[in-house]
Amino acid sequence: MQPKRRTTQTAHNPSLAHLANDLRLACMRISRRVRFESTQDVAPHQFSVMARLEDNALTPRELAAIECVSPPSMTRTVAGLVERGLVTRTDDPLDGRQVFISLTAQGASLLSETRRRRDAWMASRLKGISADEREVLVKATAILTRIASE
Amino acid sequence: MQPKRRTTQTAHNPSLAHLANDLRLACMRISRRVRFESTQDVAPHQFSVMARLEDNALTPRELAAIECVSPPSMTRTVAGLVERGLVTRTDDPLDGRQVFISLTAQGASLLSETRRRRDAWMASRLKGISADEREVLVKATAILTRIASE
DNA sequence: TTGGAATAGTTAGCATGGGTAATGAGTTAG
DNA sequence: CTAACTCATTACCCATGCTAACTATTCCAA
Repeated sequence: MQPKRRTTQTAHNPSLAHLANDLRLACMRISRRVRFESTQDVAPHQFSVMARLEDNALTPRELAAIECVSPPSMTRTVAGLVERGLVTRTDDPLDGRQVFISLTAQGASLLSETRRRRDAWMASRLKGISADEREVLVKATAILTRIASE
Repeated sequence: MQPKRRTTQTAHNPSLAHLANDLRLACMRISRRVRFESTQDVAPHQFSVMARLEDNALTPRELAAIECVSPPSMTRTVAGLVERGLVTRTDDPLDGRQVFISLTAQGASLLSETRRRRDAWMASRLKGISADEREVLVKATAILTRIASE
């Protein structure tokens, strides 16, 4: 369910301060909508962990560092994912202390399905816009991506 | 603390599907950064409630509906805010069952301070871009705002 | 070689924020 | 005037975050 929105209409004043405010709000609203629309079967923190495991297996410690949570919290998160068959634990043959966590086929499938749904929501919104507007968004996407990674 | 980012570089293919994916990710990353950078003194759910109270007082029930949480959860959230002096309870003189929750001066101040910090982060990012890029973002903001409210 | 320090993961226990069920006070309909 | 309903709250449980403490393993230096 989507929360009610404020009816306030923000002005689009071209000044830097106004652009900052309006653009920030727009991004936050889009982000919020995407999260709401594509209600996953996994909690946000679980989804985030699964996404990190897409390319290569990681240890619980690495996952904890990446996700900015404590190792015990990651232990629990991983335990939940293991229980649901979305990731697996593998002992490190070289270091008996370590464990590798990797996505299962089921986990990879759930991950891509969730992404597909999120993209589908976004794509459905983009269908209604003009070619000019689309061009603007293509350019804006490059700028936003750069800004977000600064 | 900001979580580590994936090093994957997303392509900016102009196809609709790619734009949907890239734009969605860009918005989500901006949103995430804004939330991380402007670490508030209040938890996200508390901040959200305070923002709803900016224009007019609301009852706990209304707040619960708007925020998509159960009434007991809202009771607790409001209790926390009351304890910190950020909102106040006022009995409804017409209906003895109801209570109105409204922002205190301190609450309004904290709210605007948090917004100020968020905008400041966004503005600092926008300072480094060219006039052309800024123009693109102004146009994109209008489109994104429309899309988010559809 | 071996004993202490460091590291990885986990377990134990606590705080907080979500939920449902039940309660008490107040309002409304019949 | 009573019964049903509504609002807020309380009681209690689950999930997820934390720190502290524990076990197992590895590393290092005497």
